[in-house]
Amino acid sequence: MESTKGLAPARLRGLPSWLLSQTALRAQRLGTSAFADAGASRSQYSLLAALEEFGPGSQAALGRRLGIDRSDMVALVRELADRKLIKRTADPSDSRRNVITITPVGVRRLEKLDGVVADVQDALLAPLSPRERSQLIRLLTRIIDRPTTVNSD
Amino acid sequence: MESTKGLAPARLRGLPSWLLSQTALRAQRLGTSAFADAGASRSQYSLLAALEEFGPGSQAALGRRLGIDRSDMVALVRELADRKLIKRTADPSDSRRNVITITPVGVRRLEKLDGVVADVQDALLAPLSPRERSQLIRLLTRIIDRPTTVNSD
DNA sequence: CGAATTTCAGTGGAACTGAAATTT
DNA sequence: CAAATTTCAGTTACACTGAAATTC
Repeated sequence: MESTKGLAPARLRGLPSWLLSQTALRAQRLGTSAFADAGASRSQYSLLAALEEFGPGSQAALGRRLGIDRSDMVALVRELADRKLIKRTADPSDSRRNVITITPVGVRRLEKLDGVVADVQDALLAPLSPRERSQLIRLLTRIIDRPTTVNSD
Repeated sequence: MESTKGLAPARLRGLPSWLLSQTALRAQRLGTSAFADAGASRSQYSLLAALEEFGPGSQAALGRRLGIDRSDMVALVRELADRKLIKRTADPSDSRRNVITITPVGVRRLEKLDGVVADVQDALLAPLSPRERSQLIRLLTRIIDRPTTVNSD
């Protein structure tokens, strides 16, 4: 044998960017597999959530909200449209656009996936108290809400 | 126009797993580009850090410490060995193994990269006070330090 | 005209899988 | 024999780029 597991080097253990990568990786593994069991994916859930909350919109606008690339939106929309969870119609006021609308089936699907999502959060945040979970959400939100500027430019 | 930017749906904004993915993505973009400017990569930094802190070790043991796949270690080790930042020698006591050792050049390289890393943290955590940064590190460390178990199995 | 939208084709880094060859 | 190590070949999910066709 040679060290059964061992911890990561101190240089990395104290590094926010490294800790974020590791925790996000775990979150993604949990989420991807839980969604896969439910026959869905993380980006599908995101798109359904946006449509349910904000109503119909163009692919480009939805992609902007979700941080999903224009190019990836094409495949995502096609997949969900094939499954009748969303509807794609021409925009009469601007014929460059598709207007994407969530269907009643899509809404039910979304609500079902809410349960999957909740389970994932619980598994991921098991070591944290409710108060600590709120703290974490607050801190991460603060980081997200400001565009990152690099000082050395 | 149709909504210049807009926020993500509430379902996602309050979701730790989503917030972690988004912040980690930003951290990775910052880190990857900063390392690229310095002619390195995040995994290279990780490997050098592990070797400097723990001394020589086999590829498998190092990979375990860093959470890097056995398969990815092969390419990583070859790259750093080609650049003379690490040395790969046969293990006399177990000829299945390579023993990886950091070179003096590698140590200097690592220390140079420490500066790059510090800049990335500052850019990423700009919105947070020193106290909040420590809080974030503490919370993320708590998540990392326990293996995730899924309750629904 | 420039700018925005959708689409396609393809790239690149990263995590991961399966299997072979070797050695313990 | 089973288990560990290194290596190779290939896959998958994901973010992203470049460019075309269309429309505003």
